[in-house]
Amino acid sequence: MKNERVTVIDIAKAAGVSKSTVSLVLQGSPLVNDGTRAKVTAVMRELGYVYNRGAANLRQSGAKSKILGVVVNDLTNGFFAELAVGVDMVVQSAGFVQFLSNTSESLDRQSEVIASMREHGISGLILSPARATTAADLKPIVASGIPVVVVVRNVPGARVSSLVSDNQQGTFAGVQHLVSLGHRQIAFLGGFNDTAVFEDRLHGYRAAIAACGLEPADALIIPSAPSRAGGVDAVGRALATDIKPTAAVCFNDAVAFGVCDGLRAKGLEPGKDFAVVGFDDVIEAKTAVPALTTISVDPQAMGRRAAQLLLKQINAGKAEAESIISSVRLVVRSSCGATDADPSVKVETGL
Amino acid sequence: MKNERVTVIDIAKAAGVSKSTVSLVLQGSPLVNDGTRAKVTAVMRELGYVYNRGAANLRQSGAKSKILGVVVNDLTNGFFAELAVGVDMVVQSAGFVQFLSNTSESLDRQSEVIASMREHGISGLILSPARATTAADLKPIVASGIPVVVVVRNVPGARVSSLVSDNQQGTFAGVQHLVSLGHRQIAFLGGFNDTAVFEDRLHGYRAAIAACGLEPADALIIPSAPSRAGGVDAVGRALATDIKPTAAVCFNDAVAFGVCDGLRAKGLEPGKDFAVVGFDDVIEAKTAVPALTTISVDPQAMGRRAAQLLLKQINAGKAEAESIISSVRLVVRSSCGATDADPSVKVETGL
DNA sequence: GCTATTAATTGGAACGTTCCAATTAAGTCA
DNA sequence: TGACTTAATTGGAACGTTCCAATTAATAGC
Repeated sequence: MKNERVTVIDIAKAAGVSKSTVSLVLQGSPLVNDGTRAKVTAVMRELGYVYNRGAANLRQSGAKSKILGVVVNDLTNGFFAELAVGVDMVVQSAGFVQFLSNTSESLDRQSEVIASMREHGISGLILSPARATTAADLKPIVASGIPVVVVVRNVPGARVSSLVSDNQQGTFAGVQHLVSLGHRQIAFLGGFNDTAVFEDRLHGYRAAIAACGLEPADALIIPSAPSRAGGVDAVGRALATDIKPTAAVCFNDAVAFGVCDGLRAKGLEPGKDFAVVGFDDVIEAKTAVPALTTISVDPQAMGRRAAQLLLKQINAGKAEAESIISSVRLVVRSSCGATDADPSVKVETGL
Repeated sequence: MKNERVTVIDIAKAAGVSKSTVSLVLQGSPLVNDGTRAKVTAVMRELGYVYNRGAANLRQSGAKSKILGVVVNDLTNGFFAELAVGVDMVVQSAGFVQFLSNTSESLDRQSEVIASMREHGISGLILSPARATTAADLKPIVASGIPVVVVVRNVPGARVSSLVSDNQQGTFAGVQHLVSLGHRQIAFLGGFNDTAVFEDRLHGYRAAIAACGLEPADALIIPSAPSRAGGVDAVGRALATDIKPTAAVCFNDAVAFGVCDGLRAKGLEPGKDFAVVGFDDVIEAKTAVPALTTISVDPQAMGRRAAQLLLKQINAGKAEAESIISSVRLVVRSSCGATDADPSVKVETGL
């Protein structure tokens, strides 16, 4: 019956050794004779043995799986796909496998996937929280001692490590740059206004408006879904205001791409008729036309960093929660209309 | 010690019942008195009990986890993110959780993540294979009886269910449409030429070129990475040929977006100066400017269908491998230059 | 050949949970 | 009150693997 699970008992019988010897081979123990090891290994291959991690974890002292959970709030945003790719680069070489789950901004779904991951004994969790996630939502996993790293969106009050970008500095630098290009009516487009990331990025925008002596205008702050479609929507509304902005700092790159789409739909050329600055520096920012001026978070680097932080905690057994604010960089490309700007010139804004 | 695992023994002691009663409560058995059930449930909540799925699977007859593995070859392509979202819609309501892993086209990584998923006892697998995957690579999991559904890329000879789009019909219809708009020099851009999907889509392209009495030109078949950046590259090379194509059917939407980018970079306007047809109909196809004419696969619908097919097999215990060729539709929008085309008119090309 | 040491292998119990037969408790009826 | 039936709970063994002390095998030295 090919569907019956092959166990160490089956391997032991077929190889003419004890189950304990099979276990030693599985553990790569030096206590096994090479000939015996080769025989057992061959039998495992022949019989198609598949390790039962759940059984092993039961007996193994301090056992943990080689799985790291990664939970993101919106997988259709390329930023999170790239974040996951960055995580994979680091965890792979540490012998871990990433299991990625998407919550589509649902708190219920988030709880469900985290619970399922815990049932299976994940060694750690990287979480980009769904909207409205509070410290209370994270309390059970925190109490369990499983290392958690929160990325992108902070969860105030949660005793977990966090890695977020320097949102305020980023939008501050974006506005400053647009002002240096001569813009005076600058919009802030996109983002769900009930998230900490939105507040931070808006705060930096406002601070720069004030620091540059410009008149703040609430009509130029237009929230929308943080997606490409949301960007089309937001720029349409911005252009319908009496103020007539000539430039915008966008909540993220997806919104910025949508803003460029929305401008073209109105016969305007992004970069020439309207200056666009994004936030993230996803892969497509460089290849888009016009190439996107953006605040570079570099999602893959962020993923790598989050993974390193998590592995550090796993290896330390238990560590103090660390809060890291990842520096960001203004990357000047064509979309802001800096036609004589050298795209390779990068203005450092962080540490 | 808050990090010690809470077990059914601990719950039993704290609730003043036996471990068997705790187990019955966990199983939702009707054999337990309501008062006892409430007491045990309360103690579980207080002590933060987390089920040990690995232990349960050990004893439980025919036990399988509530996890479905989903393995994709390129998560940075929005198509796969949407596929995963579609899978989630279906598996969620069936009480399953999707664990998604990305192989970045690596066969080694693919084997590793599949092995890890099997260790943890997945109930089924949806796989978009990495390049060069053969039936031999799938033989072990097939032999184990775990239900597998291969999507997007077929693996000839593998005795698994598959769900692929009607690639030949799709590109055939795309070329026909461009011919009906008056184009005679039509390129085929993008895709890795060592994949079955590429062969199918190219075959449809060639068949339509022949059926419309056009002169085939190998110089107009330009493979590239199936990404946006690959599209920029491919259209650059197409425009550098002596033939000077006026239109292209693209391997997928990501390539098509890149082709539009590449046209703009050369001062050409997609839809007006050059007709572009994509393949997939990802979310962004509709909102892009120009809105993308494309062969609609609808990745979310595909994900839903794959999940339904997999759940059907799981619930049937064992089923015959099914091969489904999902019909595709030509969706005419602006990128092909059909300026008087009504975007809501959809030309049905499938069953 | 005998003794001591090292190498290799083994048997039994543990891990958390489930299952099932056995036991106990509760309710009903005469 | 006792007998019978139903409801509720329980104890022990099983599941696949690991760990560790015990046992066996092999080797070296005299």
